[in-house]
Amino acid sequence: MKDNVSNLISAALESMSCDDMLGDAPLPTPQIEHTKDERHGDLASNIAMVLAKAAKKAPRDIAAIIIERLPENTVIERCEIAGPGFINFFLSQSTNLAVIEDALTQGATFGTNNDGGGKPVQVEFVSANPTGPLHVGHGRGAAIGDSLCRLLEASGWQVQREFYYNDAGQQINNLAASVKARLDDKTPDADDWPADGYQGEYIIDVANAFREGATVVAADRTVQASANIRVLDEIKDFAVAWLRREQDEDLKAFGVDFDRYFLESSLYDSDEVEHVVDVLKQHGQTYEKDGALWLRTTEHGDDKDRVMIKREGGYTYFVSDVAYHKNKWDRGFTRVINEQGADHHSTITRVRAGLQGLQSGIPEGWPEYVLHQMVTVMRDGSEVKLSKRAGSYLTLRDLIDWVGQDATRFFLSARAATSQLTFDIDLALSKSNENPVYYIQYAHARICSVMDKAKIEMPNWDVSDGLHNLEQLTEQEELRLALTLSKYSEVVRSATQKLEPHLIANYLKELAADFHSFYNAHKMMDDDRTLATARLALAGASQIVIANGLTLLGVSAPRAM
RNA sequence: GCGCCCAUAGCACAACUGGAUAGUGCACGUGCCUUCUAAGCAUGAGGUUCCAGGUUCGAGUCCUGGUGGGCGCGCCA
Repeated sequence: MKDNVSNLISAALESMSCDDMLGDAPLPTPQIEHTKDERHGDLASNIAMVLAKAAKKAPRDIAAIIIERLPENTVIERCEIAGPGFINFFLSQSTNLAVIEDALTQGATFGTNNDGGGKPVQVEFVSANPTGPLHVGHGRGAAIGDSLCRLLEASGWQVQREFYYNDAGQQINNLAASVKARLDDKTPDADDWPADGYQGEYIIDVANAFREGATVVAADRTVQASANIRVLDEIKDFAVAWLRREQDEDLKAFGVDFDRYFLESSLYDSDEVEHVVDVLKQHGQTYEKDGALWLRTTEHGDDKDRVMIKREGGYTYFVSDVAYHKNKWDRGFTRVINEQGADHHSTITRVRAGLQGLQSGIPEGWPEYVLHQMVTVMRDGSEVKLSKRAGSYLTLRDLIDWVGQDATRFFLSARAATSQLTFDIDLALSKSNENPVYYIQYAHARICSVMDKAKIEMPNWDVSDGLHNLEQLTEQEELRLALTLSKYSEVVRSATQKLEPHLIANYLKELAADFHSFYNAHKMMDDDRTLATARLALAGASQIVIANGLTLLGVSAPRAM
């Protein structure tokens, strides 16, 4: 719809340009926007004001000429010049209602596009360390990351979802030591409890299972506990597998599936970490100081150089991160998006610096990052502190069990990632009818209910019957709903380009509000059956758009509530 | 001290990346169920968009400097 009008304006501009009315500047692409106030028409353009300088004419005069030179068409009913020089477009009724047929015929694919052209994109998200259950912050990453993937898929990208496991390094040693301590019947208040040990109750569960010789099936491996409490490596393998299984189950309960789990340890096994260091050395990106090997990250925008190999040997964590991203690049992913918590933002410069130092043709801005700000959890009017080491904290699983998968996913992805998020447990629990997710789902359920009634009262009725009667839709609530429906495709495209899934949530709230207004103002099963079929077609289109939008957020569209 | 993010109605958030009279939900006031789901609708009140400058036809949006909050600044990950 926007494109149609944009093309018409461009044609008018070309005609003006031929008559040398617009100066030498190149013709701009007309900016078209939806109006906030319906008195301003359906669409508006600021093009006349943009051209004012180059054309050396008053914006309103330019606007008049543009309108005069618009090609013949059936899209625009009339135009007005308004304010400082806006051109307001009032579209024909058939143009505004065309979205109904589009939605009904395209169904689940309505709103999708092929901007991605089938190109591959890899999205890494969650990537929690296997040292404890997933908490609410991971949940936010999971909700945003998975919705990003769904958006990219809806825009024609071929998406791979990947989870990176830090199964090497000090935190894993702490985990093994913690389980070992529990096997030795120590408690966190003991004098010889491991420093930086994990104190949570779940460590006891791991220890008990290990002692009983349990078998754990995780995403890519099966580990049988040896029950030999003296062998730390076996405890480590078992504990990692145990916690990975826990995390996988929580993510499944959240509706999030990964295509690939990538293990940090595999980068050491394959010598990829070592190789990265060698290449950086060859390119003169490193130097030795204080017995350690440093990378010149300051040459790529960092505020200080970073150690790669510690004085007492061993790589620092970011070296394996660089190797991991080199691996992604070598797998052919020219586009990679990392969704992670903002508390890790300092790694961005470091990883990119390491990749640039490899001089292997990786673009400077690669990979892309989506950072989400912290989630604070309120319960009983005070903040619940999240600390893995301290033990008691609110897990993602707790949240799903309490408020449900739909509400949890919606809340965690409905806000801009750049904003901090307060998750109020009491509100989510005690007043669940205030949740916007119910408001949206209710609209969907209402439509389904009316559809069922229509089938009973009109035995041969099909939802597409009304497409022949759309001219019956003239009420304000009907037209506004249709207009909102017609914005959906643009919202999907915009949310994908900006990597902001919360725009979908905002849109769905608006759409649901327009539907509820329509529903209350007019009876769909009108005695005039011609009008009824037209309204049912409008409702059917709304049903499809609500369902498609909720799917992008990983939220269900129930047929009844 | 330095870097990144944020600041909009009492509360929680929008505002299509520079457009017209800044919107929505909750809470508050008043109405609407013998009619398709009242988890809904209608209507009213509520604002110096943190402050001070700047850029231009036009600024919640961009620039500079402040103020307040979050996160980071390790040879931890």
